[in-house]
Amino acid sequence: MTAAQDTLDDEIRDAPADEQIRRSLSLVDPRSFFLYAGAGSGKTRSLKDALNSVLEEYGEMFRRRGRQVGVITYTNAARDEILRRVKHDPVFHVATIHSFAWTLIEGRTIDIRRWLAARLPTEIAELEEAQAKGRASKASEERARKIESKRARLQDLKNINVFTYNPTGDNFGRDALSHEEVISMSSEFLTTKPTLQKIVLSRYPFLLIDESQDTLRPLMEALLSFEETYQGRFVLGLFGDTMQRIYPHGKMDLAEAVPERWNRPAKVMNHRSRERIIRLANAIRADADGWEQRARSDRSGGYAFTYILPTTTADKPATEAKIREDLAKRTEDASWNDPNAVKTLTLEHHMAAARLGFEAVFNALDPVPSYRTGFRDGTLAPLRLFTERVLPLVEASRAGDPYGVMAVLREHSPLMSKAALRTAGSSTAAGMKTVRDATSALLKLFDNDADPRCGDVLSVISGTRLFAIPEALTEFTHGETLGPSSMVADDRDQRSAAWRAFFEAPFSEIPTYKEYVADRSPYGTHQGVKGLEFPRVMVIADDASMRFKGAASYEKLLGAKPPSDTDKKNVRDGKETSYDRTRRLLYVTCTRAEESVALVIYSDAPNSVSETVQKKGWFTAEEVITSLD
DNA sequence: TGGGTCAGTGTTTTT
DNA sequence: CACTGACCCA
Repeated sequence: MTAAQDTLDDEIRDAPADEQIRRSLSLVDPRSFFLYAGAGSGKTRSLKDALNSVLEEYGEMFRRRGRQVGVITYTNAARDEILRRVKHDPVFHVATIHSFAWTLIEGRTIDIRRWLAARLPTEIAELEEAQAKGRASKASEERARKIESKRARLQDLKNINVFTYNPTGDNFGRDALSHEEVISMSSEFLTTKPTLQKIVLSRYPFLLIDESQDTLRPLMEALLSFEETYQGRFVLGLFGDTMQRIYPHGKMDLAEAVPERWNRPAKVMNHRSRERIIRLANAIRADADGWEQRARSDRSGGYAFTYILPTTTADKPATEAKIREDLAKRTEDASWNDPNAVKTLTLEHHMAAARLGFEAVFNALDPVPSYRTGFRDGTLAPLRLFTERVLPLVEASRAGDPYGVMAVLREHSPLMSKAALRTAGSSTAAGMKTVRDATSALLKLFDNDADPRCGDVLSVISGTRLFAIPEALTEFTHGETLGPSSMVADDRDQRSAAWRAFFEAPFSEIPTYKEYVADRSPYGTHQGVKGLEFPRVMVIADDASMRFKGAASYEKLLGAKPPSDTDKKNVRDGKETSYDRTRRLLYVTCTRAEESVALVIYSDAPNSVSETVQKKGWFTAEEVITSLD
């Protein structure tokens, strides 16, 4: 047998699974299916192939009758990727879970109103009960506010003609629905409203769900029940991997909930990773469901190492730099020396912030609940003054690009408006001098590679009016005091404190922050990299610096800490344990790697961890490194 | 004042 | 899920 023949065998080994999916997607003999496929098995390719086969078979007819293939993804990134692969053909309705759920209920004003009218009183009653039991705290203030807002919403219900779905926290109007409401409502309507069912049935004869293990439980259950009702007239196709369920809201034991009559195609190949990495993934998975993947014959080799260090390690980022150097030698891959060529995965954003170097900005703004979403996706309006105006200006100037500087000014500076240029002096030339002076005053802060504080930057801008000052920041630019801090730490005070802390942060944190939120940094969270792949992956397991302890515990999974009472109780009750959750996270992260993977563990009991990972057969003695000398 | 109890707090993603 | 801290009672 030749190598070329082996590779060909690998290519076609899982062809029967794709063929079974193709046959399932039939209007003559429709069969729902659940695809068993682990990491790197080409799930997205199977999905794309399935879509193309539907296009070939039914494309013309679907278009004529206004039918579509529904494809539900979990993230926007996944939706974009699928749209790209099917060339945006409108016969496919590709949408995130939330957006798809919204299309089911959008415009059904009367139903929505009735649903809210039935639900709001219950919610209010529950909140009042909690309020009666609870004590004075941030939570009770929040509850009081919620009760008030829900009452007002209930009162206003009859006046709302159009409900909207844009929960932006800040200006959450009475006509706006929350994420949770949209999901609950669409799930309920889908199971109880025959008219909606008829519409879905005739519009989406085939509904495919990517990452079905993470699809929100209510919607998943509604779809399963819908499929049960209309079996033989509708195909529900689930793509996913139960081992890669990383959100608590996904349906537990999805595989067991799938009826016997469904097709269950299975893929065993992993086309992404080298053999050593797949062997690690199989070993991690052994304690869960024992499902095993196979490497391609042309993907042998690869590296897996674990660095087990004490929790007390002083400078973790520096230690990790040393680890990268060490890995460059061990794997004979110099790219490990280049931090940008390595993807480092942390569990929480603040760990990435600390390593990338925007901790001051992060610690200032992330704690404010109403800012958090905008802060994390880079759309927080006041911050855009720094990321979208000042930063491009400074960068263009540093690059010696006067046209770039002008472009930023022309687009964003109010001093460049026709009106401003006229009134600044008798001539346009005088107006332009104002702009030049304002610009150099700002750029002067950055002379000789200086690193001003964000507050200094704001002062100069407010003095020169080079850019408009965002509403939220104006109170800090007039030199007026905010009055005595009130007894209750209200939202306003929290925001003020947040901005004050932000003003102390060095401006040099702005570019790294911007890079991170644009997903262009070498760091990511465990959750954010689902479905992605990288040549070199470094996984950081650091329980001690985790803020949300319940999310995972590497110390417990790796035998450095005994199970808690809750763990024992969960095992007794057959419920999910922190071991299960941590194992799945570890599986998801390690399987992102194509060539080599390094698991960096900070532990209180390094010796126990070292023993555990070898005993479990995850790493050999040579692959366990406990000191960097 | 010490011990026991329980509410509150924190994390990820979604328009 | 694990921990903190407020509160109650002895």
